[in-house]
Amino acid sequence: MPMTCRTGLHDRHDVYAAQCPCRDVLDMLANKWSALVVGALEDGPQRFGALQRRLEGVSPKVLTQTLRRLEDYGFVDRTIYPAVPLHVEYALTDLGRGVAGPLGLLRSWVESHLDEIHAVRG
Amino acid sequence: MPMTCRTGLHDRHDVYAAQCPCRDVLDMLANKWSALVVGALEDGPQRFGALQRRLEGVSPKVLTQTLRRLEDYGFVDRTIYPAVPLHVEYALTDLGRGVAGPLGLLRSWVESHLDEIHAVRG
DNA sequence: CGGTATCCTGTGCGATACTG
DNA sequence: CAGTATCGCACAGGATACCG
Repeated sequence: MPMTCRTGLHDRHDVYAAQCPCRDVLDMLANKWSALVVGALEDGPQRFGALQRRLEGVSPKVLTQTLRRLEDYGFVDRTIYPAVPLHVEYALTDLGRGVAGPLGLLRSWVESHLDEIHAVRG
Repeated sequence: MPMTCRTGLHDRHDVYAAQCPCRDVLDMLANKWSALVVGALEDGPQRFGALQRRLEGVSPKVLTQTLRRLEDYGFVDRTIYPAVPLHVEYALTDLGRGVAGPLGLLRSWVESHLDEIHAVRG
């Protein structure tokens, strides 16, 4: 169980350290759709189609990629209900609910400061 | 001055709307280095070389790209002090200090939950 | 010191068509 | 319904060398 990022120099993790696994996590979240998917799932478990409609413009391929990645890192759970037609639900894990906080703050900061940003850019 | 994202349906912006400029801002922040640069500049104005050392593993080209993009969106100011050798400083704008909050929370959430994430992934 | 220039690779992302 | 298959482009990102 890794406790440090750079062979005993730190007790805690450091995203600024090249070798710290933190980087992978941050990189994983740093893409066009992850923050939006996590935010959408805060409303409760969602089906693939619902997510696709919510995240306007996302293609099925990319949505699948994003969900799989979030699943790999333990942020999202995928549950299959055997039925016809097929029923699959995506839900946040505890970890997912945890990261949803910071991500939500970021999303709402952007929304509430867009006019200001727009003004600066001309 | 744009107040809505989708022709009058909302009074505020919505990152889930495909056409909302919010998306651009979120996308701009969603890359490998932006959050790290903003965080590094929270300590005060920094020179190019200092940033490069702080962000372990970043190449000069990519650091320049990241800084220019942040400058374009009004998060970072670039100041040249005419001297030999050349002296250039990067600093957060008010907007930059604003977004530094949410970004910092995200960084520290990742750092403090890495062990948990690592445990889930096996 | 603070970058540019150049080249290269990977892959994120998108569109579309198709399938169990 | 919930994806997969395939194709293609654009660009992020990295390595290295060089310049004012």
